[in-house]
Amino acid sequence: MARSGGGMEGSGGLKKGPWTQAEDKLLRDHVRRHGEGNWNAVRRETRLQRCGKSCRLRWANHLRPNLRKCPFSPEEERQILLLHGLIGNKWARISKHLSGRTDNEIKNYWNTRFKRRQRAGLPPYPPDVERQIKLLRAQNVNPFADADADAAHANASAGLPAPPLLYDMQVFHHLGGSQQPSFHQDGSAAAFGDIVSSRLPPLPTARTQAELHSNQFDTSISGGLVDQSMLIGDEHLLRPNPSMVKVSSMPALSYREPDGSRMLPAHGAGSDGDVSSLGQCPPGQDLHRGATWDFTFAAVKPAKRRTASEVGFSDMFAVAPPGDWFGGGSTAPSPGPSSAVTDEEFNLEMQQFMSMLPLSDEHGWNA
DNA sequence: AATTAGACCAACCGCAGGCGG
DNA sequence: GCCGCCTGCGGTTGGTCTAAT
Repeated sequence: MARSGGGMEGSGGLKKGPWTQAEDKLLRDHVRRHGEGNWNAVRRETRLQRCGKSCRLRWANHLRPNLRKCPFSPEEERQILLLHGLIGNKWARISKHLSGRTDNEIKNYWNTRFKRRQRAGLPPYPPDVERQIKLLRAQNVNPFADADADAAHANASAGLPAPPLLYDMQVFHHLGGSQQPSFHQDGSAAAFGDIVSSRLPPLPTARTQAELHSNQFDTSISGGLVDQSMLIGDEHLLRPNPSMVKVSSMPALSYREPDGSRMLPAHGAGSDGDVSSLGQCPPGQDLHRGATWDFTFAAVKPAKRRTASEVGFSDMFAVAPPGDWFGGGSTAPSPGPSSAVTDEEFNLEMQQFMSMLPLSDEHGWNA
Protein backbone atom coordinates (compact mmCIF):
# COMPACT_ATOMS: atom_id res chain seq x y z
CA MET A 1 0.00 0.00 0.00
CA ALA A 2 2.87 2.30 -0.46
CA ARG A 3 2.81 5.41 -2.51
CA SER A 4 6.18 5.01 -4.05
CA GLY A 5 6.93 1.37 -4.35
CA GLY A 6 8.63 -0.83 -1.83
CA GLY A 7 12.11 -0.06 -0.71
CA MET A 8 12.39 3.37 -2.24
CA GLU A 9 14.99 5.48 -0.58
CA GLY A 10 14.43 9.07 0.29
CA SER A 11 16.96 11.75 1.10
CA GLY A 12 19.67 10.77 3.52
CA GLY A 13 19.31 7.09 2.75
CA LEU A 14 16.03 6.89 4.55
CA LYS A 15 13.71 4.18 3.41
CA LYS A 16 10.20 4.93 2.26
CA GLY A 17 7.26 2.80 1.33
CA PRO A 18 5.66 -0.12 3.06
CA TRP A 19 7.06 -1.43 6.30
CA THR A 20 8.45 -4.94 6.52
CA GLN A 21 7.95 -7.30 9.44
CA ALA A 22 11.59 -6.90 10.36
CA GLU A 23 11.20 -3.13 10.53
CA ASP A 24 8.10 -3.48 12.62
CA LYS A 25 9.97 -5.71 15.00
CA LEU A 26 12.79 -3.21 15.35
CA LEU A 27 10.36 -0.44 16.09
CA ARG A 28 8.35 -2.53 18.51
CA ASP A 29 11.46 -3.56 20.39
CA HIS A 30 12.63 0.01 20.57
CA VAL A 31 9.33 1.24 21.98
CA ARG A 32 9.28 -1.65 24.43
CA ARG A 33 12.67 -0.60 25.72
CA HIS A 34 12.35 3.17 25.62
CA GLY A 35 8.69 3.92 25.45
CA GLU A 36 6.89 6.14 22.98
CA GLY A 37 8.24 9.48 21.86
CA ASN A 38 11.67 10.66 20.80
CA TRP A 39 11.04 9.08 17.42
CA ASN A 40 14.11 10.49 15.82
CA ALA A 41 16.18 8.48 18.26
CA VAL A 42 14.85 5.28 16.73
CA ARG A 43 17.09 5.62 13.72
CA ARG A 44 20.07 6.48 15.85
CA GLU A 45 19.58 3.60 18.22
CA THR A 46 18.41 0.90 15.83
CA ARG A 47 19.25 -0.21 12.33
CA LEU A 48 15.91 1.17 11.20
CA GLN A 49 16.37 3.50 8.25
CA ARG A 50 13.14 5.40 8.75
CA CYS A 51 12.59 8.99 9.71
CA GLY A 52 11.07 9.75 13.07
CA LYS A 53 7.85 10.84 11.51
CA SER A 54 7.44 7.57 9.72
CA CYS A 55 8.16 5.65 12.92
CA ARG A 56 5.61 7.61 14.86
CA LEU A 57 2.99 7.04 12.21
CA ARG A 58 3.72 3.36 11.92
CA TRP A 59 3.50 2.94 15.67
CA ALA A 60 0.36 5.03 16.07
CA ASN A 61 -1.53 3.50 13.21
CA HIS A 62 -0.41 -0.12 13.23
CA LEU A 63 1.82 -1.27 16.04
CA ARG A 64 0.59 0.25 19.23
CA PRO A 65 -1.42 -2.05 21.47
CA ASN A 66 -5.19 -2.04 21.72
CA LEU A 67 -5.73 -1.01 18.14
CA ARG A 68 -8.92 -2.35 16.70
CA LYS A 69 -8.70 -3.28 13.08
CA CYS A 70 -12.22 -4.57 12.61
CA PRO A 71 -14.74 -2.60 10.55
CA PHE A 72 -16.52 0.26 12.24
CA SER A 73 -19.62 -0.74 14.12
CA PRO A 74 -22.85 1.16 13.47
CA GLU A 75 -22.37 2.86 16.83
CA GLU A 76 -18.90 3.98 15.88
CA GLU A 77 -20.09 5.20 12.52
CA ARG A 78 -22.74 7.23 14.19
CA GLN A 79 -20.27 8.69 16.63
CA ILE A 80 -18.00 9.69 13.80
CA LEU A 81 -20.82 11.39 11.95
CA LEU A 82 -22.04 13.21 15.00
CA LEU A 83 -18.61 14.32 16.11
CA HIS A 84 -17.73 15.40 12.61
CA GLY A 85 -20.93 17.38 12.47
CA LEU A 86 -19.96 19.12 15.67
CA ILE A 87 -16.28 19.78 15.21
CA GLY A 88 -15.47 19.14 11.56
CA ASN A 89 -12.31 17.53 10.25
CA LYS A 90 -10.66 17.18 13.62
CA TRP A 91 -9.68 13.57 13.08
CA ALA A 92 -7.31 13.32 15.97
CA ARG A 93 -9.88 14.67 18.36
CA ILE A 94 -12.56 12.43 16.98
CA SER A 95 -10.30 9.42 17.26
CA LYS A 96 -9.76 10.11 20.94
CA HIS A 97 -13.39 9.31 21.42
CA LEU A 98 -13.32 6.00 19.63
CA SER A 99 -11.36 3.45 21.53
CA GLY A 100 -8.70 1.72 19.47
CA ARG A 101 -9.30 3.77 16.35
CA THR A 102 -6.77 5.99 14.67
CA ASP A 103 -7.25 9.40 13.18
CA ASN A 104 -6.10 8.07 9.83
CA GLU A 105 -8.68 5.33 9.90
CA ILE A 106 -11.46 7.75 10.70
CA LYS A 107 -10.28 10.21 8.12
CA ASN A 108 -10.23 7.50 5.47
CA TYR A 109 -13.65 6.35 6.49
CA TRP A 110 -15.06 9.84 6.30
CA ASN A 111 -13.45 10.74 3.01
CA THR A 112 -14.68 7.58 1.34
CA ARG A 113 -18.13 7.97 2.74
CA PHE A 114 -18.30 11.67 1.99
CA LYS A 115 -17.26 11.20 -1.62
CA ARG A 116 -19.82 8.46 -2.08
CA ARG A 117 -22.63 10.54 -0.69
CA GLN A 118 -21.51 13.55 -2.63
CA ARG A 119 -21.61 11.55 -5.85
CA ALA A 120 -25.08 10.35 -4.98
CA GLY A 121 -26.18 13.93 -4.37
CA LEU A 122 -26.86 13.17 -0.71
CA PRO A 123 -26.14 15.43 2.24
CA PRO A 124 -23.11 14.40 4.28
CA TYR A 125 -25.15 13.37 7.30
CA PRO A 126 -28.23 11.18 7.50
CA PRO A 127 -31.33 13.14 8.53
CA ASP A 128 -31.45 11.81 12.07
CA VAL A 129 -27.80 12.65 12.69
CA GLU A 130 -28.35 16.04 11.13
CA ARG A 131 -31.19 16.61 13.57
CA GLN A 132 -29.05 15.67 16.52
CA ILE A 133 -26.27 17.94 15.39
CA LYS A 134 -28.69 20.81 15.01
CA LEU A 135 -30.18 20.13 18.39
CA LEU A 136 -26.80 20.15 20.03
CA ARG A 137 -25.88 23.34 18.30
CA ALA A 138 -29.17 24.93 19.22
CA GLN A 139 -28.52 24.00 22.83
CA ASN A 140 -25.08 25.46 22.47
CA VAL A 141 -23.62 22.28 23.84
CA ASN A 142 -20.08 21.75 22.79
CA PRO A 143 -18.78 18.50 24.14
CA PHE A 144 -15.28 19.65 23.43
CA ALA A 145 -15.44 22.90 25.27
CA ASP A 146 -13.44 23.07 28.40
CA ALA A 147 -15.92 21.43 30.65
CA ASP A 148 -13.83 22.19 33.68
CA ALA A 149 -14.54 25.85 33.24
CA ASP A 150 -18.20 25.15 32.57
CA ALA A 151 -18.52 22.96 35.59
CA ALA A 152 -16.71 25.42 37.79
CA HIS A 153 -19.09 28.13 36.68
CA ALA A 154 -22.14 25.99 37.21
CA ASN A 155 -21.02 25.01 40.64
CA ALA A 156 -20.10 28.48 41.66
CA SER A 157 -23.63 29.54 40.84
CA ALA A 158 -24.94 26.61 42.83
CA GLY A 159 -22.77 27.47 45.79
CA LEU A 160 -20.63 24.40 45.32
CA PRO A 161 -16.90 24.02 45.14
CA ALA A 162 -15.35 23.50 41.74
CA PRO A 163 -15.54 19.82 40.83
CA PRO A 164 -12.23 18.07 40.50
CA LEU A 165 -13.65 15.42 38.14
CA LEU A 166 -10.41 14.50 36.57
CA TYR A 167 -11.03 10.82 36.30
CA ASP A 168 -12.89 9.18 33.53
CA MET A 169 -16.30 7.98 34.48
CA GLN A 170 -17.94 4.96 33.06
CA VAL A 171 -21.43 3.84 33.58
CA PHE A 172 -21.69 0.17 34.27
CA HIS A 173 -24.53 -2.16 34.15
CA HIS A 174 -24.94 -3.30 37.69
CA LEU A 175 -27.97 -5.48 37.50
CA GLY A 176 -27.71 -9.06 38.51
CA GLY A 177 -24.30 -8.51 39.99
CA SER A 178 -22.88 -7.94 36.54
CA GLN A 179 -20.24 -5.29 36.43
CA GLN A 180 -19.59 -5.44 32.77
CA PRO A 181 -20.73 -2.60 30.63
CA SER A 182 -23.61 -3.49 28.41
CA PHE A 183 -24.34 -1.43 25.41
CA HIS A 184 -27.25 -0.40 23.36
CA GLN A 185 -27.60 -2.43 20.27
CA ASP A 186 -29.42 0.11 18.23
CA GLY A 187 -27.76 2.74 16.11
CA SER A 188 -28.88 5.62 18.24
CA ALA A 189 -26.92 4.48 21.20
CA ALA A 190 -24.05 6.30 22.71
CA ALA A 191 -24.39 9.37 20.62
CA PHE A 192 -24.00 11.63 23.60
CA GLY A 193 -21.60 9.69 25.64
CA ASP A 194 -19.08 12.43 25.50
CA ILE A 195 -21.41 14.97 26.84
CA VAL A 196 -22.39 12.71 29.64
CA SER A 197 -18.88 11.89 30.61
CA SER A 198 -17.39 15.29 30.17
CA ARG A 199 -20.17 17.07 31.94
CA LEU A 200 -20.78 14.82 34.82
CA PRO A 201 -21.88 16.73 37.85
CA PRO A 202 -19.71 17.09 40.88
CA LEU A 203 -19.88 13.83 42.67
CA PRO A 204 -22.03 13.72 45.76
CA THR A 205 -20.60 14.71 49.05
CA ALA A 206 -21.11 12.38 51.96
CA ARG A 207 -23.92 14.60 53.13
CA THR A 208 -25.86 14.71 49.91
CA GLN A 209 -25.22 11.09 49.20
CA ALA A 210 -26.41 10.03 52.62
CA GLU A 211 -29.79 11.47 51.83
CA LEU A 212 -30.21 9.19 48.90
CA HIS A 213 -30.94 5.55 48.64
CA SER A 214 -28.23 3.21 47.62
CA ASN A 215 -26.07 4.61 44.87
CA GLN A 216 -28.54 7.09 43.54
CA PHE A 217 -27.24 10.26 42.13
CA ASP A 218 -28.99 13.47 42.97
CA THR A 219 -28.89 15.63 39.87
CA SER A 220 -29.99 18.69 41.77
CA ILE A 221 -26.45 19.16 43.01
CA SER A 222 -25.27 19.73 39.50
CA GLY A 223 -26.72 23.18 39.37
CA GLY A 224 -28.64 22.20 36.31
CA LEU A 225 -25.62 21.17 34.33
CA VAL A 226 -26.58 17.58 33.99
CA ASP A 227 -30.18 18.39 33.40
CA GLN A 228 -29.36 20.13 30.20
CA SER A 229 -26.52 18.11 28.90
CA MET A 230 -27.74 14.68 29.79
CA LEU A 231 -31.19 15.20 28.49
CA ILE A 232 -29.98 16.42 25.18
CA GLY A 233 -31.01 14.19 22.38
CA ASP A 234 -34.14 13.03 24.06
CA GLU A 235 -36.27 15.87 22.95
CA HIS A 236 -39.51 14.71 24.41
CA LEU A 237 -37.94 14.55 27.80
CA LEU A 238 -36.40 17.97 27.95
CA ARG A 239 -37.50 19.58 31.13
CA PRO A 240 -36.38 22.67 32.92
CA ASN A 241 -35.63 20.92 36.16
CA PRO A 242 -36.07 17.19 36.07
CA SER A 243 -35.91 15.36 39.30
CA MET A 244 -33.88 12.54 37.97
CA VAL A 245 -31.25 11.86 35.43
CA LYS A 246 -32.44 10.51 32.15
CA VAL A 247 -29.43 9.62 30.12
CA SER A 248 -29.99 8.63 26.55
CA SER A 249 -26.68 6.92 26.23
CA MET A 250 -26.65 4.94 29.41
CA PRO A 251 -25.65 1.37 28.73
CA ALA A 252 -28.11 0.06 31.22
CA LEU A 253 -30.02 1.47 34.07
CA SER A 254 -32.24 0.52 36.85
CA TYR A 255 -34.51 2.90 38.60
CA ARG A 256 -36.20 3.23 41.90
CA GLU A 257 -39.86 3.89 42.16
CA PRO A 258 -40.83 7.28 43.52
CA ASP A 259 -41.63 5.91 46.93
CA GLY A 260 -38.24 4.27 47.05
CA SER A 261 -39.71 0.87 47.59
CA ARG A 262 -38.58 -1.11 44.62
CA MET A 263 -35.72 -1.25 42.23
CA LEU A 264 -36.81 -2.03 38.71
CA PRO A 265 -34.50 -2.94 35.88
CA ALA A 266 -34.44 -1.01 32.68
CA HIS A 267 -33.00 -3.71 30.55
CA GLY A 268 -30.36 -2.77 28.10
CA ALA A 269 -30.98 0.90 27.91
CA GLY A 270 -32.22 3.95 29.62
CA SER A 271 -35.00 4.92 27.34
CA ASP A 272 -38.72 4.98 27.87
CA GLY A 273 -39.21 2.54 25.08
CA ASP A 274 -36.76 0.07 26.41
CA VAL A 275 -38.41 -0.02 29.75
CA SER A 276 -42.03 0.19 28.86
CA SER A 277 -41.69 -2.31 26.07
CA LEU A 278 -40.82 -4.85 28.69
CA GLY A 279 -44.11 -4.29 30.38
CA GLN A 280 -42.59 -2.89 33.53
CA CYS A 281 -44.37 0.40 33.31
CA PRO A 282 -48.10 0.46 33.84
CA PRO A 283 -49.87 1.64 30.70
CA GLY A 284 -50.25 5.36 30.53
CA GLN A 285 -47.92 6.02 33.38
CA ASP A 286 -44.71 7.90 33.03
CA LEU A 287 -42.50 5.72 35.05
CA HIS A 288 -39.74 8.28 35.09
CA ARG A 289 -41.70 10.98 36.79
CA GLY A 290 -40.53 11.30 40.31
CA ALA A 291 -38.31 8.31 40.00
CA THR A 292 -34.61 8.29 40.60
CA TRP A 293 -32.28 6.54 38.29
CA ASP A 294 -29.75 4.31 39.85
CA PHE A 295 -26.57 3.78 38.01
CA THR A 296 -23.08 2.77 38.65
CA PHE A 297 -20.01 4.82 38.07
CA ALA A 298 -16.65 3.33 37.64
CA ALA A 299 -13.58 5.41 37.65
CA VAL A 300 -11.00 4.14 35.24
CA LYS A 301 -7.45 5.03 35.88
CA PRO A 302 -6.29 7.28 33.08
CA ALA A 303 -2.78 7.18 31.73
CA LYS A 304 -2.40 10.76 32.80
CA ARG A 305 -4.58 13.30 34.37
CA ARG A 306 -6.91 14.84 31.94
CA THR A 307 -9.26 17.71 31.88
CA ALA A 308 -12.88 16.86 31.54
CA SER A 309 -12.84 18.05 27.97
CA GLU A 310 -10.37 15.34 27.13
CA VAL A 311 -12.62 12.63 28.45
CA GLY A 312 -14.81 11.21 25.82
CA PHE A 313 -16.75 8.55 24.03
CA SER A 314 -14.10 5.96 24.21
CA ASP A 315 -14.03 6.29 27.93
CA MET A 316 -17.68 5.54 28.11
CA PHE A 317 -17.36 2.41 26.10
CA ALA A 318 -14.00 1.03 26.78
CA VAL A 319 -14.12 -2.06 28.89
CA ALA A 320 -12.02 -1.52 31.92
CA PRO A 321 -9.50 -4.28 32.45
CA PRO A 322 -10.07 -6.33 35.58
CA GLY A 323 -8.78 -4.69 38.66
CA ASP A 324 -8.46 -1.33 37.03
CA TRP A 325 -11.67 0.20 38.14
CA PHE A 326 -13.80 0.78 41.14
CA GLY A 327 -17.48 1.20 41.50
CA GLY A 328 -18.35 4.69 42.54
CA GLY A 329 -17.10 8.03 41.45
CA SER A 330 -14.22 10.23 42.26
CA THR A 331 -14.01 13.32 44.33
CA ALA A 332 -10.29 13.15 44.32
CA PRO A 333 -8.44 16.30 45.29
CA SER A 334 -7.58 18.48 42.39
CA PRO A 335 -4.20 17.40 41.11
CA GLY A 336 -1.62 19.32 39.25
CA PRO A 337 -2.02 19.56 35.51
CA SER A 338 -1.18 16.53 33.44
CA SER A 339 0.81 14.80 36.12
CA ALA A 340 1.04 11.04 35.99
CA VAL A 341 -1.37 9.01 38.05
CA THR A 342 0.22 6.19 39.93
CA ASP A 343 -1.72 3.05 40.75
CA GLU A 344 -1.22 3.71 44.42
CA GLU A 345 -2.49 7.27 44.15
CA PHE A 346 -5.48 6.25 42.11
CA ASN A 347 -6.45 3.37 44.36
CA LEU A 348 -6.12 5.51 47.46
CA GLU A 349 -8.32 8.22 46.04
CA MET A 350 -10.87 5.72 44.91
CA GLN A 351 -10.94 4.05 48.30
CA GLN A 352 -11.34 7.40 50.00
CA PHE A 353 -14.24 8.19 47.80
CA MET A 354 -15.83 4.83 48.18
CA SER A 355 -15.60 5.08 51.92
CA MET A 356 -17.68 8.23 51.78
CA LEU A 357 -20.53 6.48 50.06
CA PRO A 358 -23.14 4.72 52.12
CA LEU A 359 -23.50 2.15 49.41
CA SER A 360 -25.50 -0.93 49.98
CA ASP A 361 -24.44 -4.27 48.68
CA GLU A 362 -27.66 -4.50 46.81
CA HIS A 363 -25.81 -4.59 43.54
CA GLY A 364 -22.62 -6.14 44.64
CA TRP A 365 -20.79 -2.88 44.97
CA ASN A 366 -18.55 -4.04 47.69
CA ALA A 367 -18.20 -7.59 46.52
C1' DA B 1 -10.91 -13.97 -18.62
C1' DA B 2 -9.97 -9.17 -19.10
C1' DT B 3 -11.06 -4.60 -18.02
C1' DT B 4 -12.73 -0.87 -15.32
C1' DA B 5 -14.44 1.89 -11.54
C1' DG B 6 -14.93 2.53 -6.94
C1' DA B 7 -13.61 1.50 -2.26
C1' DC B 8 -10.24 0.93 0.94
C1' DC B 9 -5.99 1.66 3.11
C1' DA B 10 -1.10 2.90 4.19
C1' DA B 11 2.02 6.25 3.95
C1' DC B 12 3.94 10.70 2.62
C1' DC B 13 3.94 15.79 2.75
C1' DG B 14 3.59 20.40 4.48
C1' DC B 15 2.45 23.07 8.18
C1' DA B 16 1.92 24.60 12.91
C1' DG B 17 2.81 24.58 17.72
C1' DG B 18 5.57 23.52 21.79
C1' DC B 19 9.89 23.61 23.90
C1' DG B 20 14.63 24.28 25.07
C1' DG B 21 18.97 26.61 24.12
C1' DG C 1 12.96 37.27 20.21
C1' DC C 2 15.15 33.85 17.30
C1' DC C 3 16.38 29.36 15.91
C1' DG C 4 16.36 24.47 15.52
C1' DC C 5 14.35 20.25 16.83
C1' DC C 6 10.54 17.37 17.73
C1' DT C 7 5.89 16.10 17.53
C1' DG C 8 1.24 16.02 16.00
C1' DC C 9 -2.30 17.08 12.72
C1' DG C 10 -4.87 17.31 8.44
C1' DG C 11 -4.64 16.88 3.48
C1' DT C 12 -3.31 14.19 -0.21
C1' DT C 13 -1.46 10.53 -3.00
C1' DG C 14 -1.15 6.20 -4.95
C1' DG C 15 -1.16 1.04 -4.48
C1' DT C 16 -4.25 -2.90 -3.75
C1' DC C 17 -8.59 -5.12 -3.50
C1' DT C 18 -13.13 -6.21 -5.17
C1' DA C 19 -17.30 -6.14 -7.55
C1' DA C 20 -19.44 -5.04 -11.76
C1' DT C 21 -19.39 -5.15 -16.70
